[in-house]
Formats: sequence, C-alpha cells, structure tokens
Amino acid sequence: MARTPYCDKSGMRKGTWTAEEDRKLIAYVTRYGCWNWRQLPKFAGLSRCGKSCRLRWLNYLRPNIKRGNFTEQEEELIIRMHKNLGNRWSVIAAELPGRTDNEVKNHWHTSLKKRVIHNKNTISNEETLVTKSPASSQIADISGPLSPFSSSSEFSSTAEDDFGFLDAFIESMDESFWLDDLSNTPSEIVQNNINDTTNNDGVLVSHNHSSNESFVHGNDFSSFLDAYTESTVDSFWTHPYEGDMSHVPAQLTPLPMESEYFSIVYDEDIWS
DNA sequence: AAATCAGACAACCGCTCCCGA
DNA sequence: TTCGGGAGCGGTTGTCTGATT
Repeated sequence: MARTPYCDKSGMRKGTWTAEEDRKLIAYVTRYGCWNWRQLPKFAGLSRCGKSCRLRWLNYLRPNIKRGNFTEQEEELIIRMHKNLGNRWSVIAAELPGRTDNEVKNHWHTSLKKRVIHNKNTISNEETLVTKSPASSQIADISGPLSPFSSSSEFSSTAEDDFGFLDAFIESMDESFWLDDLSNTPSEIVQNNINDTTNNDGVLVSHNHSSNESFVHGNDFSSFLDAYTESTVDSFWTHPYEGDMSHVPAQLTPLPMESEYFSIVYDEDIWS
C-alpha cells in the first residue's frame, strides 16, 4: 500500500514510514510539539524532510484520526460540499471530524467521483429518454445508479486495529518516557532545558489552542495522558516555560529563560 | 497456480499563501 | 512595500492488495 523506502541524493529517506520512524516522530512531537517542521526531523533523529514529517503526523499519527470506511452521512456531506466548494479538500475535511484532507481527497478520486459522474450520466440519459419517449423512462433501471450511497458501510472494526499502534505507544509512555537518558536528545534542547534544574517544580501543563485553555496537571501523569488521548491537548510543557503566558494560570509564574523551546524538566522525583 | 488488472491509498511534488523582518 | 522562509494545499504518482481471468 506504500512505496518502498529509498533515499534521495541528499540522504533523506523517502517512501514508507517504518514503525521506528513513527515512534520517533510521535515521541518528539508529543514531547516538544511542532515548533518548526523544517528543523524537526534533525532534532527528532529522522532522516526525513520536514514536509514528510508534517504529512505523516497530520494525516496518520496525531491523536483522534478516524480511520476505516466513510459513513453514508460523511459521503453525503463530501458530495454536497464538493458540489458547492469544488476541490477545497481541507475545507471539506474540516467538516468531517477525524478525517484528513488527504483521506477525503483519496476517497473522492477512488469512489465518490465515479459515483457522481455515473449519477449525472444516468440522470442525463433519463432526461433524454423522457424527452424522446416519456413511456420509455418507466423501464429505465434507476434503482442502482441513482442510489449513490447504497454501497457505503458503517465505521469498520478495522478502525480500532489502526489505532492499535498509537494506543500501544501511548500506553508505553510511562515514567521512563519522561525520565529517559538525555544522551540521545539534541544537545541544543538539553542545554536550553537544563538551564534551571534547580527549580524542578515539574508542573505539567497542557494547552488547547482552539479553546486557548490551559490545564495544570501538576505531576498527575495519568490525567495528562487522558487529556492527550482525548485530543483536548495540542501542546504541553512543564514549568518553567517561556512564551505567551497570558493564558497560563497565575500560580505558574514563568521563569526567564533564553530557550525558544518547551522547557522540559527532568526530575526523577516527580513521578515517584 | 500464475498472470493480469483495477481499486485503494500512502506519500511526494510543486505551487500558493501567510507572516515576519 | 518587498522579500524570504515556512506551512498548507491540491494534483499526481507509485506500490500494494484483492479480484478476476
């Protein structure tokens, strides 16, 4: 279902993503967010271009992506919106929770387009028949082609299988995920984040960009994971953090830091 | 059983848009 | 106002898989 992995001239990998690459990307984005897609692969230890990473994350790895067959309602909505908007896949996908523009586009090209064209032709033929011979339209078979949604099925059970990998990964994000050896972490980030290890409050904060709400999890790792798996979290950091703090609860006074990245506090006592 | 074909879809490519300097 | 870099979008390609011959 995918291309065979290979490398381009500059050594960037292309083609199918391996489970290991997925793991690295999920781990990195979950931990640091997507602060710069172009730079991200370098820090995440991936030999991929930023565009490839972005596409992989947005279309397949981020939480709450809905997989499996399109429902009758979804197909109906796609056809209706396409009629009004044309190939504006991102706009159409925005109306289908959990669906990506790529998935909607693919489904249109492989299934819906033919169906719509077939319907148009059928209707056109019928109109011709009606014009030429009103009686002949009565024997036209309109039951199949004129039922555009007859072949759609409910959300299949394979959708859960598709989430298996991500679920398993998230489940494996125990204490060791946060407290692992820093030797593999990009030195820039380690340096930036290790600036103030004397203040290891270790307060975990998550943030939802759409609602612009922040939630303080303290050291409650499981509540953070719940928020993450329910996709109510777009990014997170641990205190201290430098950035726009206007929406952060007052009790989390940010410490001045030079880091442009999320500040990650590694404190082995936090989770014990 | 092997070969062929068509459908499905993951992923790449190039263009456009947006934003900050 | 202009320019450059990064992100986003849509078109297209290439490979896998299941169905058919």
